[in-house]
Amino acid sequence: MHSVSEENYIKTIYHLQDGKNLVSTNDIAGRMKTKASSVTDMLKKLADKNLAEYIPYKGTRLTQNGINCATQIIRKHRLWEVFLVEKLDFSWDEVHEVAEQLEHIQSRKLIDELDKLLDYPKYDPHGDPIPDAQGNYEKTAKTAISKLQKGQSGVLAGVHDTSTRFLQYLDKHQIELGTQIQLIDLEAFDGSCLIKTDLKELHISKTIADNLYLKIFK
Amino acid sequence: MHSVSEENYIKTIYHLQDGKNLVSTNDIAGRMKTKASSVTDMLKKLADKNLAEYIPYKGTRLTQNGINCATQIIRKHRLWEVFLVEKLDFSWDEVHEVAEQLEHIQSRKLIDELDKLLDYPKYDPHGDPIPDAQGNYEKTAKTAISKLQKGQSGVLAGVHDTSTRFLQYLDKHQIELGTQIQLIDLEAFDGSCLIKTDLKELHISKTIADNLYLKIFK
DNA sequence: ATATATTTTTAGACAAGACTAAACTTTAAT
DNA sequence: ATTAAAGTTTAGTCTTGTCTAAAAATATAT
Repeated sequence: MHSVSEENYIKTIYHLQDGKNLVSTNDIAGRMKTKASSVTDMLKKLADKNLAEYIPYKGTRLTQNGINCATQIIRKHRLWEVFLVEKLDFSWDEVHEVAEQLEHIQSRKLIDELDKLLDYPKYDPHGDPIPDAQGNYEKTAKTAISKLQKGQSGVLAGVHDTSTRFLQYLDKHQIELGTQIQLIDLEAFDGSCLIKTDLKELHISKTIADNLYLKIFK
Repeated sequence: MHSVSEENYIKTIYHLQDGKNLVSTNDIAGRMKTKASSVTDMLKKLADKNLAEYIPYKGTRLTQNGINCATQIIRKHRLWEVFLVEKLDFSWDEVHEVAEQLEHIQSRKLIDELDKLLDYPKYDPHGDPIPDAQGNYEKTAKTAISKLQKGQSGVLAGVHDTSTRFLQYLDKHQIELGTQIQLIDLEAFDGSCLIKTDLKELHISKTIADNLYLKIFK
């Protein structure tokens, strides 16, 4: 099959893709905490293996092949997360690191039997949908924070503005994709909001609230 | 922690050690399907990390450090095997390959919780004892085939004669450490035996029966 | 005891995946 | 439109773990 490293790149590209036409080298490097030059090398390799289309200086996108591969990795990751929480008494914030390792175990039977053991769950402990064996899953709608009702919460699933300035702002406030966010208060006057993460409360402008897309918890 | 490759060497040395004073480079290479030169490189590395003592041209043995590491890997391997058989409906001959992958997952909590989920099993599906969290486990007694009662069966756990000739004989008949063997018939006249593996029946001389040590199933 | 065979180590090469520094493209700004 | 800034790629190096071929050490056989 594919190496662990290849799988991690595929997964990252898949998550960054969403909506966008092409994913940039730098975005991948940023998310994987590696250097752009390493990413370039890997993109060529993924293109050789027909897992991604790579257009130099422009960016990359997964092929159907790559997408299938990504959804299977995500299926495994999320099923293992359910297993850890349901069967091994992990809390929802402890599962990610271990699931990152378990998602690379290669065995079709293992994952299908795990699915059965867990009684075919539809969502992982963070509310993300779990792809079935064919790779199909319910695409959860995403909503800008500025469109939420007071009290609603969800998980950061995307950003509209991808400028360094903005992303650095998020970094500074320890907000990243996957961060759980609740809308505490919405100021009608200027559209600014008070939001709460598991780490702290934060006042953000309408501009920022428009740029943060959440997956809403059911 | 240690790399997957290091862990595999440690595990192999541990299994080959048993009784013997030193494990030879070639034995390790043979069991790991790698070349002796690769083994030499790794032995130096393990010695640097204080996981093994390495005496050039003579052989190697694990330090207490290395032994602790080995028993933890074995604990993980065997617990995962129980999990696969008990919870995921694997049969006992399907588990090894997957457990080889799972044994390298790093998470103390994961393995302790798994142990709890399985209700602290003492043996894996092949009858091998499972070390506890402290690394202690019941050392199963080993018995030469020539000492068995008709009908008893067990798993090949060691050989007395380690000559190439003898080991090549075992290779030829697809018998290796871990092979399941049952004593079908014992000839009183010359001490020769008829034994059965999962692959075939085989008539062996007393000399050979004296040299094959089994772990007996309870 | 010496020659031969076997085992082990060394030396040098390679692939995967990462990095730095320099060169090259593209984008943004005047 | 030209220049500056930002993003991307290339070239060359490094580490881990592997290999082959040759050299060295040990074991075996006459």
